[in-house]
Amino acid sequence: MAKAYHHGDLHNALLDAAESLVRERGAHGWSLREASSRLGVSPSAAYHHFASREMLVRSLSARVLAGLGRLLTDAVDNAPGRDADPLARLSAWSVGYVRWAVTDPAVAQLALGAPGDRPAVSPHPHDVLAAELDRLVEVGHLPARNRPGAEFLVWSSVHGFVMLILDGLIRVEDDADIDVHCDRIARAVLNGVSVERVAARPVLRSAHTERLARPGTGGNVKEAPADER
Amino acid sequence: MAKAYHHGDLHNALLDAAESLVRERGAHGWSLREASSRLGVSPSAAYHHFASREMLVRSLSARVLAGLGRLLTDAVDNAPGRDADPLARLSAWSVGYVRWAVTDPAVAQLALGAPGDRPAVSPHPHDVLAAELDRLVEVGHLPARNRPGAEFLVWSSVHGFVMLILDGLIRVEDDADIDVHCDRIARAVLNGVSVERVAARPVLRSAHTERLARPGTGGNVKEAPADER
DNA sequence: TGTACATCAGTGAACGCGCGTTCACTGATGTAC
DNA sequence: TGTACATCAGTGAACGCGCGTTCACTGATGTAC
Repeated sequence: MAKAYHHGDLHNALLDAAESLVRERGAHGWSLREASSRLGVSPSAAYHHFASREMLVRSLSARVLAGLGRLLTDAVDNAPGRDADPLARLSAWSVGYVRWAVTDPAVAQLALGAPGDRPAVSPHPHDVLAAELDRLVEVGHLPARNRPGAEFLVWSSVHGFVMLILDGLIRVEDDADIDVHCDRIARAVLNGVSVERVAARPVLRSAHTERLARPGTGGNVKEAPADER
Repeated sequence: MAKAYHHGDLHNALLDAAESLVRERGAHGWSLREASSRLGVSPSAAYHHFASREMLVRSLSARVLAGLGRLLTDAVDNAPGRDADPLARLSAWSVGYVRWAVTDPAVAQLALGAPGDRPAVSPHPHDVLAAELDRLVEVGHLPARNRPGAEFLVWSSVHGFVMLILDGLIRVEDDADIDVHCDRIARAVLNGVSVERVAARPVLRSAHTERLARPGTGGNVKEAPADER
């Protein structure tokens, strides 16, 4: 197998190599050639698995986001204090999201910032959060009338905190402060949403949700990248 | 002046050219050579004004952020309903921030995502927001004990909303929805913070604030870029 | 007001580089009969 | 079970490219006397 002419699973191997390179050199500091050569394979071999470098990036992004989705599912299910504290699970989602990003910043930046449509992501972090908000409605902790769109409030807050840190606009002395502040964000936002009265509810959609609604969009990674401009 | 050997203000002209290129080709899709040639100047001329391409990017980022700071100052001072509604100014800050970003997405992405330390930014969007929160404390609309760190809650929420849109993770049908949702964010967060009880207050600092505290850090754009890894 | 001279802000050629992608090809694998 | 053949997944050379940066240089400007 070591020197086999056919690699066996070059598709995933390329994703692995790219992920390592992102980790080592930053979200943008690597090339398709470098990933190939790290696997001992010619650069052109990659084109049997991805239509372009951009498609490799999108695939990697989707894979990483799905990993985050699993991580967050776990985090909410094992949230400390989840029996006594109705917001424990939501807080765990938030803390999980932020901790994931600061632990692996370059990969997070690539995953969250990849341009264009991603292949399917499952479980999607957005859906995990949405489910928690539904749960809060069931438990009676969030008025049903305020539920629509609430996920985008929480997601925005947590995501913004992450991005401000990753982009160096906020400095945090101690990593423990991140957890504390993040918990504060989650609770403040949810309490804020809970006390909302009336107000319009614009319909936002996550790109992921929209993707699901669109028929016939497979995650075909070998199609030419659409011109997004 | 047209064909003068000395350009006169190549420093600012380069920033202008870079800004236009960002607008036309995206935050990353341009080169120092292209900016120079657009001005009819040799690429090497740029090195009399910026130590490297990276320093040009940082300078541009600082300039754009300062522009945003001015825009936001204006926005809060002319917020509609500012006399009747105590949160009108805060909402105007938020809406201004988001609208600015979606109006000029590539430039916003460059300005917000530039790596490394920026030269001085004044007025800094962060400071404009902080002043509004101070004002809310004075007016009695925000308990003083909850004031510390509150700016990071608001900033995170709004910034996250922006980033989710710019990175295509949230889709918005109608631009008017952006304003509405953004207003919702600002109010929810502030109401959430207002009702907070106790809880720890981790000390966060914006990079900008930290920069001010550090002695002797001029905005010297001609020094070699520090190795940030 | 004139002149010598230092400094500033350009030029233009070159260096060295790695990149994404294409192409004609070939070795290995899987399948139908 | 054997064989013909299509298909799959590699190779390796090449294309065409623009990039950031350096260097020795020179024309223009400003200043001291």
